[in-house]
Amino acid sequence: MVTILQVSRQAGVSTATVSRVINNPEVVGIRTRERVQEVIERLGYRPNLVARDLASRSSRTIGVVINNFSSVYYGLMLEGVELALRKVGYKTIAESSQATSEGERQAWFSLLDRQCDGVVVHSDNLEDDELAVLLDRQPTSVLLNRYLKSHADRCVYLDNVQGGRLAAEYLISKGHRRIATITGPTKFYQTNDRLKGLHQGLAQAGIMLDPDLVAEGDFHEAGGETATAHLLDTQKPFTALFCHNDEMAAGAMETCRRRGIRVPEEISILGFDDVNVASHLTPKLTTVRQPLREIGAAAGILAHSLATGQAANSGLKTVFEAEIVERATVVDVTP
Amino acid sequence: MVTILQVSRQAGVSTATVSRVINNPEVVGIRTRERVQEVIERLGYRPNLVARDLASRSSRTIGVVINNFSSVYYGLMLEGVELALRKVGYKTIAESSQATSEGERQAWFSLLDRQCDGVVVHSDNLEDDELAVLLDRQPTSVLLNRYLKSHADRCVYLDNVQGGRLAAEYLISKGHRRIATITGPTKFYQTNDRLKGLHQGLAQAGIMLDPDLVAEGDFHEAGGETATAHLLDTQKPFTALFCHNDEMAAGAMETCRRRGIRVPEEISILGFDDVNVASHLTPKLTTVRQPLREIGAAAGILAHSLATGQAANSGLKTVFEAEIVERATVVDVTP
DNA sequence: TTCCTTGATGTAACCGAATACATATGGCAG
DNA sequence: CTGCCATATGTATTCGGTTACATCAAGGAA
Repeated sequence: MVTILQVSRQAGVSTATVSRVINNPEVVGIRTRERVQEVIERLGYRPNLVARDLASRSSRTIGVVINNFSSVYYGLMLEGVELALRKVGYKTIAESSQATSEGERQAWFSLLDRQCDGVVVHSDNLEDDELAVLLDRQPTSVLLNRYLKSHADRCVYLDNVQGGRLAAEYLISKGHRRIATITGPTKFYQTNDRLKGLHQGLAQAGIMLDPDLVAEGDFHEAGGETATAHLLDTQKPFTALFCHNDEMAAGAMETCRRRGIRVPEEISILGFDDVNVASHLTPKLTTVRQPLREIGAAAGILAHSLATGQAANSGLKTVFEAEIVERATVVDVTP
Repeated sequence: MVTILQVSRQAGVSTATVSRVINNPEVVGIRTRERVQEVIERLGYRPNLVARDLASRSSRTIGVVINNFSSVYYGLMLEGVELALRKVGYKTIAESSQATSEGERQAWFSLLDRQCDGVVVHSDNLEDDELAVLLDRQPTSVLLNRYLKSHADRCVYLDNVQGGRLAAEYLISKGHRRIATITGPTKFYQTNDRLKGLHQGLAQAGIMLDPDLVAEGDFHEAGGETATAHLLDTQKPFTALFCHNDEMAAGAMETCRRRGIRVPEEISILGFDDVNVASHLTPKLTTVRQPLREIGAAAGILAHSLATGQAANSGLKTVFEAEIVERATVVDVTP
């Protein structure tokens, strides 16, 4: 491997000068600069980032902790972070947590051990208290799609209450009155927020959510299937089913199909997220879209500005709104 | 940040000893070892990986270059690499190439600059020649899902010829004789291999592939739609359509739906890959499954053993076979 | 001419660890 | 009691860069 020392010798200058032509070209005399650049080129020299990071105490990279790499939900957010940071000359490095609290902790620390200038953490499993402590200790870490009231300025997230309300308003506008819902696990704050928004939206129209029409799912297709079966088995009638994510909506549709219930003729189904499965289902799923790429990008930029100590978050948008993507699974039932 | 020096002072030993209790505990006396460990614990010391990597000239991490993070195809392979390496105590760091040759080059080098011990590269866009040169220079880099005959032992991939043949044999076994296909871009060797396999399989049954029934797609849904429209417009009859990936199959189904052609009653459709869209389509897509996680895992392990100079690839499986996943889009048309 | 300023470059310390080599200690054989 | 060896620990260098500070030459003002 060719090092800065070899370049400096070939060019007849000190290593400091070589370092300067790389990082601060304008302070080097034009003649030497060109000579050094020529040598760099000729030798194919590439700075060793490990050494650079150590010496400069900065890695110009932001770490990202996500559950896993194989689901589009996380993939989109990660992509958002990476593309945004690339534009400001920063790198991204991601680690998966396998959706466990221990995994989240380890990934986070491991990223810090690597001297990431900041880290974007998606955590479903750590408690608020622990997150608060960690955020206090790590002033350049930010939370992705999670809201912590004690550290609101360090969170970038979707307004889930608004999302839930939007779902309610939309279904009501289509004439639905008897609405069922399949939530995520109740330990997730998203679940509670979406539910809260749903209640709010229904209340505006003077509708109460029947507790028997609320089923808990697991954010996976299988959970959607069984929860739907459960709802159907209560024998309480409903015309619309709001699922807290698209995968569970897919499960719901599957259960309906098995039982010979036509969607959307007999039951309208509304999803959440708008990941690719939504548009592949038949009929195509109407859903509440979450701008995942944008959320990721904002989180990346926030971490970056904290790391570089830039003008405090200069009006960066950190809370995002959901929007309805109309496809084919919700119909108007107004008499 | 607490450094090894502070730990050593607190424990009244040299930094060398602290380093030993971390990396080579057994050579340290039991009394000092425990004392040092206690201090490490108390101070919450964590070794700076950047410094460690520099000093040890090894990062215990393998880099991965993939097109992007938002598609399941790459996500699964990446996940395979990461989980496999985790088991052997190695870390994974991924970079996206945005599917351009320049991006692939940059990501690859960037990973090398970070002192990755090895790198797993998925490249669609670099030429064979350049790849060969790079592989020669980087003895611990391996190719993911690409085959380079000059460096066969550095490639981990699906046998696409077998996959194509399997598709043919399966369709033939279901009584199909007039078969159409939508390929990926012809510049990809996968396309040519799958096509070659398809020809072979058909030839075995004495069937010739009609050139008019071969359309080029782009591996995306939109390309599948237009290619299907094109095939239909030729007016040449066919009973089965083999798409080179699931997304194009989704597009094909969409076009059929629009034109009122029933799948599978009028046309059977066979996909390739078996990513999640396959099971969400209606009817569910019968497809040729590619074991993406396993392929990723094998590539990670191969890079790892090259990096650690382990017993040359000790019988590691590097070429994988495709298999049929029967769902609902292919029917038997035997008279 | 002299002194000062400015710009270009070099010197050397430092980042935080790993490790080859040197040294000290203790036990045991003779 | 010596001498030798094994074990435990310390010393000092090194990894490949960055950067504060020193140095030097040239140009301009007085």
